[in-house]
Amino acid sequence: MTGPRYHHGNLRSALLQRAARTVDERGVQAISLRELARETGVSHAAPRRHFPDRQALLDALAEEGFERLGGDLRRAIEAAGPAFRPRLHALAHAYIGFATSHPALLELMFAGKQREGADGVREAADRTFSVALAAIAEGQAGGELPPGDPGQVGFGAFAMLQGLATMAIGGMIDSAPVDEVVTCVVDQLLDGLTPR
Amino acid sequence: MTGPRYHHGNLRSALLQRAARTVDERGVQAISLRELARETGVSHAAPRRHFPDRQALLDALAEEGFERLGGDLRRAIEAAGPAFRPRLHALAHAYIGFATSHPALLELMFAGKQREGADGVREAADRTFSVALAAIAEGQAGGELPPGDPGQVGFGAFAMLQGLATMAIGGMIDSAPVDEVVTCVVDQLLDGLTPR
DNA sequence: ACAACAATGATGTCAACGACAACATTTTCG
DNA sequence: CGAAAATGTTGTCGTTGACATCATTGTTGT
Repeated sequence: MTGPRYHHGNLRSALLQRAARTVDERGVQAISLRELARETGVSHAAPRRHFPDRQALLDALAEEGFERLGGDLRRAIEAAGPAFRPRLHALAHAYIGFATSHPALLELMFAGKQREGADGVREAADRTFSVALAAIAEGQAGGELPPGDPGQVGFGAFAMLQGLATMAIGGMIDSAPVDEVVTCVVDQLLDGLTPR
Repeated sequence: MTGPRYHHGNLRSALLQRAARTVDERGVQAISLRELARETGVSHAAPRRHFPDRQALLDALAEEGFERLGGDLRRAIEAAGPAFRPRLHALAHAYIGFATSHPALLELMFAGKQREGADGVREAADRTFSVALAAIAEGQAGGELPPGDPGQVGFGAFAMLQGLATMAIGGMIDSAPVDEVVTCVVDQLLDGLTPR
């Protein structure tokens, strides 16, 4: 007979994986430590060994989200070839793609990022954003963007991207062609920013 | 002796007011129907007469938020005089001002807007956004923005605004001068969009 | 005036949850 | 091998949202 099975092996990963699915499917508020424990086949207090409280699990989830997003961005940029404009388009589409695929997770990521004490989340976020900032700096070096603090210049661009993501998630972009709108807006922005 | 006081008078408003304060001070997740009832001096089930469940209260809060935001935007635009550029700057600053003053409420507003079944919230949101769209259309009529679907052109602008708000809330705009960054970014956008 | 009736609040109850303490088993390591 | 650290389990507590039922007050038709 199989009594209680101590030492699950990698309960932490199992919980995170299940939680990530739940967030995507039913939103952050649907995350319950007890339900997670049930679904993973462990006792209701087992998750406590890995996450002191519910918030700790959410933070871990957010951190993982930033890692995945960062990977997506990196891969998209690399796959886009050497020219600047295609690279920026790829960056934008990758970001919007992530946002629309995991809206609840993205919300969780931003929420976690700004709460004090969540150092891991903040660092993961910084690592992710550095990918985008590097792309901006690249454009400046190539003379396709006005020089200056990449942060300063990147702000407008990134703000627009983030805003587009919010609007895409919120269904404010009518019908389907989110991708077209993104392409169009990015071009608009680049045209405006290109030195003349 | 004062027994139970039936018929509070305007319990609904009282609950909403208290809830709005709690959201601003401690975030959406801190909203508890029972605590709200206690603070308002009423039994734990009384709120149920006015809000069938917790979500209904949050929706009402979101709707009220959109009304207030709409008012802020309208007033700011009117106070800015007739010229287009100052009006857009006023719009932007009013929006960012609301966002930084009530970050949790704004998050709640957007969350409610996109959940199906929340018709009231959606309508309130539409009324609010129509204020911004009207400003864009105004710019097009005056030839200061490229013509076309105001939605199309306004998208970039509004997305940027929304993104800036997110970043301001998230503390991504270092130190204080959020207002300066907003001014700068709006000018950048307008320069890029102005027909030449 | 007064008897339905609607509106609104109070009480009581239940299941689920997060948090915590105390205990059990397995793994690791000196 | 044996102590100690890791990791799960069981049991409990206070809080919460939701619901059913009852009590009081306001309103309305006659």
